Amino acid sequence: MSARGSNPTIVDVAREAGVSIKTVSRVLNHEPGVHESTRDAVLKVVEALRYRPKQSARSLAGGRSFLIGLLYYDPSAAFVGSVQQGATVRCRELGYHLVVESLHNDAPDLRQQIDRMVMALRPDGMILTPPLCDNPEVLAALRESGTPCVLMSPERDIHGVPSVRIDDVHAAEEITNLLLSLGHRRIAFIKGPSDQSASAARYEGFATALRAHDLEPDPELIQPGSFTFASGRDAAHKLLSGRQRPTAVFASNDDMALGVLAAAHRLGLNVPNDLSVVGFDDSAAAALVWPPLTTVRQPVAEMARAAVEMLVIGNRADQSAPVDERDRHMVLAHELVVRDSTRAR
Amino acid sequence: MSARGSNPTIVDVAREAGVSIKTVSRVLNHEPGVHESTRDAVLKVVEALRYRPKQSARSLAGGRSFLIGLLYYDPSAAFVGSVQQGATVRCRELGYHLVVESLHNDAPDLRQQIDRMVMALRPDGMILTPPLCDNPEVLAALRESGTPCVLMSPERDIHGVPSVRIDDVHAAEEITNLLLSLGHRRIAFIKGPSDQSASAARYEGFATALRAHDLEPDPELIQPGSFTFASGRDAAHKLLSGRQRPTAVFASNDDMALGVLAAAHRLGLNVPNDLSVVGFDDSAAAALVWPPLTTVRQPVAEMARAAVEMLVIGNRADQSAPVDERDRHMVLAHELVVRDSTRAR
DNA sequence: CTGAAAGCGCTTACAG
DNA sequence: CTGAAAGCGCTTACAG
Repeated sequence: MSARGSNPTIVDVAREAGVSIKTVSRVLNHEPGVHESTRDAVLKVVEALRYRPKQSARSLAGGRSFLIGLLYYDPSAAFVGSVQQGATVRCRELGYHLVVESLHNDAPDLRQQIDRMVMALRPDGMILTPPLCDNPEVLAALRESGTPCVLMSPERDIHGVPSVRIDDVHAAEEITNLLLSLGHRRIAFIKGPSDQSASAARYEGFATALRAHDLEPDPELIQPGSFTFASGRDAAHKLLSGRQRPTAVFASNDDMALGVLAAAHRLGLNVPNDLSVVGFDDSAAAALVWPPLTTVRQPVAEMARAAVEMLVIGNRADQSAPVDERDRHMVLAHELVVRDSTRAR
Repeated sequence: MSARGSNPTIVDVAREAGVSIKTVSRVLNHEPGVHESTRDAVLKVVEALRYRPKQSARSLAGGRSFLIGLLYYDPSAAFVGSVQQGATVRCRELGYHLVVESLHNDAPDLRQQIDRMVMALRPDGMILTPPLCDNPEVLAALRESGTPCVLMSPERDIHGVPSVRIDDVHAAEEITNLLLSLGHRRIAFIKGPSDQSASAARYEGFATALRAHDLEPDPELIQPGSFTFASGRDAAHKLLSGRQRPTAVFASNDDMALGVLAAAHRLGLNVPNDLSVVGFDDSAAAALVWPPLTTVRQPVAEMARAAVEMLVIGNRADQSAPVDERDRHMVLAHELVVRDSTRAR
């Protein structure tokens, strides 16, 4: 019984229940048109035998793999961890499984790696995280293979390709407004890398908020960054040792904001008394550092759940039914998380 | 050509190469006994058609799924992220794929969730991370299903079940020795949760090092913790507001050490001048906080690679060949990472 | 060194 | 509401 490989098959269930395997299949797939008593009888046997349909057989016969792929680049990023968590849970609820693949955005054999995964596994859908979701090569490979995709926070929406995001522009505007409302006027901004879409969006929100207060972004207070701790620290070092120090710094992600905290600390500046600092992401570390960081929380797990649903439902749905393009692009609500790294000046 | 589902099959390759499908299969599986010219011809067609065998068909016919499962509990833990990274890379190199599943260690339907995954996917092997690798229910479910497992840093080795770990006792001893060599004598210790095996091992190493210096662990300087930031902060608060403050704190993981840093900061204590702090894990945050944390690095990615290899090679190997029990339990080398949170007193 | 046949465990048309 | 047949795309014995 418990030996490897000797598991019950659909034939065993059918025999035991006194029906054909087709009927067992119907019950298992929740197909309509099965008498309730028949259904109950089958289910009882399924339970007794602890029968579970074998995925490889279903996949081979039915053309669906019940596998969702998650493609990501930086495994240490808090964003990816939350995406994965949300996605595995929703997959389990829907009877799917999550296969993960870590890819380098600039790997020479990127195309091949994707082809290999797609052709071997035939996942029913693929979730792409930044910056892979903005990589034309990746998108082309997936499109050609016919694999349905959902893009998480892509740079720009692509017609016909579903996406889930928050409104980065608005969120950045809001957190800038928070600083402005605290009386800050000399607000520095540390940008993200130009190959990540969120970078431009967050800067845009920052600039918009300033202009609404009749302020212009000061070029001397704008520094480039690359979403890493070190780049944030270095940018902050420049900003804080300049002639006219800013009273607040908006680092466009949390990792860089942590770098700002470290630089301030080293320069003997007290946060938030001498300097207010805000980040973006609400990473795990944001709540753990001292002082805890004011930031923007993306509902990443919820975004991932939504992505899985779009893939699975879209797979089930009547393909002929036209989908409203607007329904393909979801924008979920973000949340301002005000902690102790900001203070009125 | 590029439409979904119209991919080439082994029959197409065989026809094009002028051989039987069996020969194509032999070439693809690196089976011996194929003439070189035949092999080359087949490979050429495979390349031209961009043929990849379909996993579900291989799995159904051959009984191997080319899937490795990763079971984990806390997705935010740095440990899990590194395990996953190391495992996906090695899987790809070996032609396997990684399926991830997040489980609650105390979920009432844990058994069912595992059964579902195992019966549906039939993974060729499973990697278990703490605390799941110490959960008898999990181990029993997997044993009964006949799924080969590798335990990552389990509490204790189980005969016949491969494991990979570092020597927690030794590592804790070494980092304690570092503090002792810096002149610290009043060293506090914050324990991990009792359901995680590393907790006891690290404490043992700590106590052993003290005793080697003719010191006895002082009960007043030993605090319980749960491997979380908050528990470390609270434990440190008690330790540091006591009558006789310790001059150093050994938090048995990094998350708790970050809590110690926060507590010290709040109490106006300068680390490392007033207090030395060490952690364990070398989490991503350990290098990012101020001051950067002295800690122990586990070669987690390497451990994960080794785990994948044991699973894949073990699967291939001649089952009749007896495996030396000692070869089943790998102990990889850790590394002391000395940063700025420690100073001589 | 190579191949024809059977079969893995399901689902998809197609009947009734 | 239910079933018998065919087939998904491979690998495993078994021959030669």
